[in-house]
Amino acid sequence: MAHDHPTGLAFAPHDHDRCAGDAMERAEAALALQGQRLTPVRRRTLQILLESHRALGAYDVLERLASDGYGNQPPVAYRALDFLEEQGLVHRIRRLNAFTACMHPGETHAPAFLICRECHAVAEAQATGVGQALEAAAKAVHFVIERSTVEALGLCPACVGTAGKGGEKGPAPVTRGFA
Amino acid sequence: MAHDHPTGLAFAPHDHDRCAGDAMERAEAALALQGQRLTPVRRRTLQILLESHRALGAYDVLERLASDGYGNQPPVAYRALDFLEEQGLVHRIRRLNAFTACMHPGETHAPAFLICRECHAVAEAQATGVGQALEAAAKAVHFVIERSTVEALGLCPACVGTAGKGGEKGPAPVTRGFA
DNA sequence: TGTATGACGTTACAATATAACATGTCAATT
DNA sequence: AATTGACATGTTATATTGTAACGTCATACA
Repeated sequence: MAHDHPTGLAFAPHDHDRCAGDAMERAEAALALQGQRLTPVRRRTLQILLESHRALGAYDVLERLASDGYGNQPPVAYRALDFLEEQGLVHRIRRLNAFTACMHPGETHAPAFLICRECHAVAEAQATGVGQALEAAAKAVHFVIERSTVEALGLCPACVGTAGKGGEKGPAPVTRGFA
Repeated sequence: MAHDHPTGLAFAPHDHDRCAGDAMERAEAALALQGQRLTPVRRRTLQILLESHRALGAYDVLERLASDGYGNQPPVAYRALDFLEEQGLVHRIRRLNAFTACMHPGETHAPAFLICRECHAVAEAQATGVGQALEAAAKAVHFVIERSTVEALGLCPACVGTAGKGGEKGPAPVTRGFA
């Protein structure tokens, strides 16, 4: 693999331009393999999500798309997001009714997410063990898993000191401009 | 503990009247311990959810409540459901935007759910291992988990033979009348 | 008896998501 | 070049899910 993308990257300082650029490159590669097209709306949608390690609501994405000259009706955003999710390039964060870019597309994975309730950063965790444990529990009752959702809400390392229970604003998540 | 409620119970034939009755009794006990009140709307809401091992949307619950003579505006259902969830008597199934009764209230647990996409049964799984694995992954990046969501979508034992991909209706989930 | 608290009811609205159909684009074929 | 088919996009309209805010009522307790 070209680069290393450790778990919890969203919580640590890093060269985000490169981080996002890599993800975009690999997304393109993954789509090419599947014979799928990364059209302008889709590409821009992915770019928007890659700008930060956060989850954005469909309407947030839509607003950005509209201001870039794309359509400004909900289906425009939902279609791009749904497509990207099907292709494994975007994950839906159900607790937030929101979407976040996949940090290691191409690789098969049943992702787990760590969501900071203070700064709203979202990290895609290395959680093979979680998937295995869930699979084992399912097997025990003869249930066949097709898709799984694993999300943890709490405090990221940067916010755990700063935020007692909710009051002062915590630090912003690690992210820099994209372009 | 009074009775045994194994994982995957929702998928197996069982004495559901007793299953639901037990859950209600334990819910009452748990609330009493906390000095919280099980008012008529709340009790009825829990009863409705206990009628089947499925998840019901807030508006489904509301409809039932209204036909029983309670208020018929969304906040009536949401308030009862939110209260019951806070007390750990009801769980929110985020994948379905729906709610299901807790099968072992009182005990601390970070529940995992197995959701059949065919018959829509929802089983609350014994998944201590899942919680531990998730906790370990979080610890590795110094993330502090406060609440977690673990849901698997797939096919229950009864539907796994019947349903190839989606077509003919699968069997109904194991459930009988409540009252 | 007054007063505080919490539960319930209602109005009104916000936020999220989808159905259905029209238009456009592009490439493969004729 | 014209035709066709597949798929992406744009738009209208509406469905579904969830909350804010305020008034009323009952209970419990000073």
